[in-house]
Amino acid sequence: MIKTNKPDTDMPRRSIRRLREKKNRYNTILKAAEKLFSKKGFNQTSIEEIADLAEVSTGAVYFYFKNKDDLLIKLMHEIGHYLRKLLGKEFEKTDLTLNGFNNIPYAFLKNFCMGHPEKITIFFRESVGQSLEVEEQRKQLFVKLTLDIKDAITKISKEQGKNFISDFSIELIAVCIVGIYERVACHYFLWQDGSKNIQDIAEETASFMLGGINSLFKTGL
Amino acid sequence: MIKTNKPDTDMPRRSIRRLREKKNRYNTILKAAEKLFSKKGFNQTSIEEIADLAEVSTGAVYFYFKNKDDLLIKLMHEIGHYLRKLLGKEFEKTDLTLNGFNNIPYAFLKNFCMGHPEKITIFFRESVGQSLEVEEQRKQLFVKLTLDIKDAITKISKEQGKNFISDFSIELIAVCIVGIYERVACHYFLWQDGSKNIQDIAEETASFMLGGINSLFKTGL
Amino acid sequence: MIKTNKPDTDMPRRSIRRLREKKNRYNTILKAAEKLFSKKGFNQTSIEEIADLAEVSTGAVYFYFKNKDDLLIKLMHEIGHYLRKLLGKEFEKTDLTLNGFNNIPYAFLKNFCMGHPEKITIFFRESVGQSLEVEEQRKQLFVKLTLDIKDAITKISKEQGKNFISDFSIELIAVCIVGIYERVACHYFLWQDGSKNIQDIAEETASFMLGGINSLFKTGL
Amino acid sequence: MIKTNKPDTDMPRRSIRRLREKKNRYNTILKAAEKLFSKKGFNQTSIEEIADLAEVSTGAVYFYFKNKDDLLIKLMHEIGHYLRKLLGKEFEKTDLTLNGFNNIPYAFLKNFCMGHPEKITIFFRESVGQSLEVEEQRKQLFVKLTLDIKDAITKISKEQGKNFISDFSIELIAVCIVGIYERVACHYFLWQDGSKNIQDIAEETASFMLGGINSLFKTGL
DNA sequence: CATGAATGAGTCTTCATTCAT
DNA sequence: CATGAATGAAGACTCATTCAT
Repeated sequence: MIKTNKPDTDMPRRSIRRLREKKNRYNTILKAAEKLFSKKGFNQTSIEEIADLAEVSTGAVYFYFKNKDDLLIKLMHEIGHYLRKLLGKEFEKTDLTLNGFNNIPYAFLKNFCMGHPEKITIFFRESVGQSLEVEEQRKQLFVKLTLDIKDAITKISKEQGKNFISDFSIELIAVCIVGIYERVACHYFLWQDGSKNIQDIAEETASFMLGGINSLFKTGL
Repeated sequence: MIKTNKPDTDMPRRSIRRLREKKNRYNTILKAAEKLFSKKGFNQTSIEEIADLAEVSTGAVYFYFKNKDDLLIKLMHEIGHYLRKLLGKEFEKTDLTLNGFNNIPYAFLKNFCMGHPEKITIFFRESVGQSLEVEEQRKQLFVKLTLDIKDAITKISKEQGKNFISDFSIELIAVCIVGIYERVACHYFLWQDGSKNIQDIAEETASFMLGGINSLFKTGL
Repeated sequence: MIKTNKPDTDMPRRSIRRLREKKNRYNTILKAAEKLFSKKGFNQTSIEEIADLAEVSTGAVYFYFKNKDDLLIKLMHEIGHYLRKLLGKEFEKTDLTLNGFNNIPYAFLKNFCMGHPEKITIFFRESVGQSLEVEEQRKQLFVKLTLDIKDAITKISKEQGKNFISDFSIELIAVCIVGIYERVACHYFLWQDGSKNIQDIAEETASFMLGGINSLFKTGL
Repeated sequence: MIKTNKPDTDMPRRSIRRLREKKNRYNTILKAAEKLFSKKGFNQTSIEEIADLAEVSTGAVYFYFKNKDDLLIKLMHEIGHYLRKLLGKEFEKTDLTLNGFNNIPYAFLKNFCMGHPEKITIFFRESVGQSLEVEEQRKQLFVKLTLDIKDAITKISKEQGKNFISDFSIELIAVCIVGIYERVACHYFLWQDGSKNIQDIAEETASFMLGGINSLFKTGL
């Protein structure tokens, strides 16, 4: 990962500029890759095409990224990070009521799926079924995402003073929720044109999730 | 028919055997592909390896399958068909109560995921992010699967005399359920070693799904 | 080459029929090859396609023809034979005057080029630039054609009591005439649509040839 | 144009050398292809062989040429260009008399056929009967060649104040002449060993052509 | 740092030909 | 004789990656 060093005062100007340009190049290349991977598919995109679109040489791509897989991995991480932050931020807005939970799916659909079709393409399609390395990174990302959700559910349940029917429940809930997000995104944004009413999908998705969670609470007798 | 030597039917023995061998070859190749695709990944498997494992020539592979993609598509369809039949059969065993719905996830985990790890690998991983043709077929398969579930939910809701809060609900439920199946399979069988207690996962998954469905029923006022 | 035996009286009927069918098959296959070679090109046509069009098995093609080249060679010979016969017949109609020579080009254009576009395609294009064997046969055919023309010119010159400026002249004339036929055919029937007035082309071509021949006569001083 | 291409000032030496090497590589590969195509035939030559002879990798071949056909097309064009220039130069030496026309065939035989047997092989044999693209380019080349000759004949006829019997005559003459060149080259240099006295062939060929042309002049009444 | 020419292993795919039935 | 499944060698082409300049 390229370091995001803030320009220290004792750093010569040239170095600063070079650093900024470096950062720029890195991002330019990554954006080009994102565009092409989502448009043509990872396997159908060549390094040369990426270099062309980014207006750099193929060698430059290899200066900033270890190899083609690395490009995909970096993208995945970026997207994963973005998604986790988005969901996390949305969660913090809630009042830790299950009801407050309601608008997270909306944010997911509106800000993530709708706003960034390339991202869902890469995150849910192009990064699947590639090399071992990519798969491993993908797994770790999903695990983190699942943990985030686990934490959120835990917080809520604590706040609500409720317990789950088993220690395992929370994890399972998180896994289910991730699955729902994934398939809803694919179904309505990759396979359909995303023209369905987002509000509707979000509401019912939230209901479904809540219903699911509730059903795993230990009935308080 | 001119030939008089009918052993049992009007089909000569030779033809029968040849037909069987043909069917065998086709399946032998398909099984070899399944094994390798799931073990090494689609992209990392060469036609030659498949031919070797199936003990045929590369040409034979191309006699039975249009190309490499075709091999994957045929596998996908076979697996998809198998899964739909399995779920369908399990659904028919239920008493159309939501509770009867309970053991379907178990069947999925036990008979599909546990019994056929290669199948989930191909269905949920290796067939993703490949060519346009593969993606199209995959989509159609998932749409069928979703429709199956929609039908099932519809039947149950009718039997129960309940209505959903919107016309759209049933589809959304189906999409969510598919997503849950997918991610649970990946999470516990591709990424973990499948050693978790299946019974537990199945039960809670079923609970989650039921809770989700229930929460989209129109409250009966 | 399949023998064209006439049915001897002592030949069993079955054999006769078989012979006729054999001859038929041979021709059916050859016609299929002619059609496809001229339409798609020799290299772009597979034996299977020929077999399909002829409604026989690929094995049958190999029963009647040694290999793919053989098919082309047989076609070349057939076409060459046809052309030589056509030109020969036309020559015999002349009064051995150079003027009588006039309508041969017309016959070539009308009956050969116009009537059989597939034949010129194969004879002047598809049979060129293939294997050594094909090239050798093609050469021999052209040599024969050239000899035919040499003979014709010789006859005429004798009849007219004229001599050529060198012993070599007649051959050269023949070579030139063959070249003219070839290129005129290609130019107006392969590369253009053959819509130019045949009569015109024929007349001027004849004039050109005659002028050429005349100019190689020893001036009678 | 920004570059003031002074040979050494603003162009770094490295660039110059690289440019020369690039040009060299391109030509080395092209020469290797020419050699092999003419010796073994286009279809019988593999890219690997070309690369080996040129002492480059197969990839390098594809860096400089789109594909195998492209190699042939580039060769054809080079040869066609060479031939047209040769004939053009020879024509300019004439005094626009028909007699001056005499030594063009000699130049063709001596400098083109005799000096470059590989070129006639490729131009008149190996480039025939290949793909559609090759055929199209070949056609265009021959059309240009025919036009060159048309122009030449036109000039001469104007200079001589003679008219042809029809507007179409000039084109036909050009077509015939091209045909003669082609077949003479094939006959005496591809099919025979080129040992015939070139002088003789040239003279009589010229005579034949002139006779042909003359016979299409309108008789001056 | 940047370039982009060069590499060459890797793969899919084709198809003429054969031969057991 | 006819069939058509099976062979397997052959070859075009791609492209991630490297490295001299």
